Amino acid sequence: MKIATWNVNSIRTRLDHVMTWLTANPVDVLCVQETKVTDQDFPRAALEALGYHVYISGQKSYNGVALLSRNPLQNVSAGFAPVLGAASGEPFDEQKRVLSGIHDQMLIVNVYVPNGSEIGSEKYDYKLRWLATLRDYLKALLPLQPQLLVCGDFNIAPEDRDIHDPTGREQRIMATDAERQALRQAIFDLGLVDAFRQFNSSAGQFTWWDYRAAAFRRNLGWRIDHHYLAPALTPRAKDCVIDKTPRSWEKPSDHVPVIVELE
DNA sequence: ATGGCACATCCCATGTGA
Repeated sequence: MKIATWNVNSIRTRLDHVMTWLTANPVDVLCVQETKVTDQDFPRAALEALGYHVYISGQKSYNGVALLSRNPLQNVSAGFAPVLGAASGEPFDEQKRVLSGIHDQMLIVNVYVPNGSEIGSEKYDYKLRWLATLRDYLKALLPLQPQLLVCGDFNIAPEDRDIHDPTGREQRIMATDAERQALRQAIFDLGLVDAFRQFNSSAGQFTWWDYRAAAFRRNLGWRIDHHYLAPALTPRAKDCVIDKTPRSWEKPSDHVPVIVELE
């Protein structure tokens, strides 16, 4: 089976791209981030007509996540609160960034990690606190659902080989030591592994390129979209690839899909 | 050193992204 993650930067603006890509790449589940639309205005019918069950957690203008699945998902759940309780979860659930569901015994958690804006800003602090909450959430889930896949836009490049130029990484978001430590505590310390790095150890493998300065043409990118596999799933991993194709289409998202294949 | 581009919005400028 194949599961993909893709930050589409507005599902309404990118609907044609998503439809075209899914037709050519009929993955079992597509985890979408930055839908930027209320649930009421989500283009559900078009995706259902393609043969996908549609699960959404959105809001106006910003954030928003969706799960598109060929088969129905079980126990679909939005936000942290269903696992962590209202006191810990609800403050973070105003921003729609987490959506999970069970597909054939496997719990798929789709996340859109906050961007962080600038080092030292309130948003940067929010990003670090959000990741600490993600850690608590996953730590609680893992014993209940050992077959756990966490994927999405993490807005963090885990290592220097995941950035076209790591110079000055402490001065800007996405690769500071503090962000990497928060990622380590939320993901790696729980025993989860980076699916992509099971199959590809090269530098220069990116999932996001800035719209500006012809970054894609010059391959000035970052690898910030990830699939993380719990120990029970790692033996099933057969491949994990980045599909750069949609980044060259007309009016693309700045991110591209990442696909993991499990047996 | 800076800016560059794109998206959504009660706006034609601003907030946000990364």
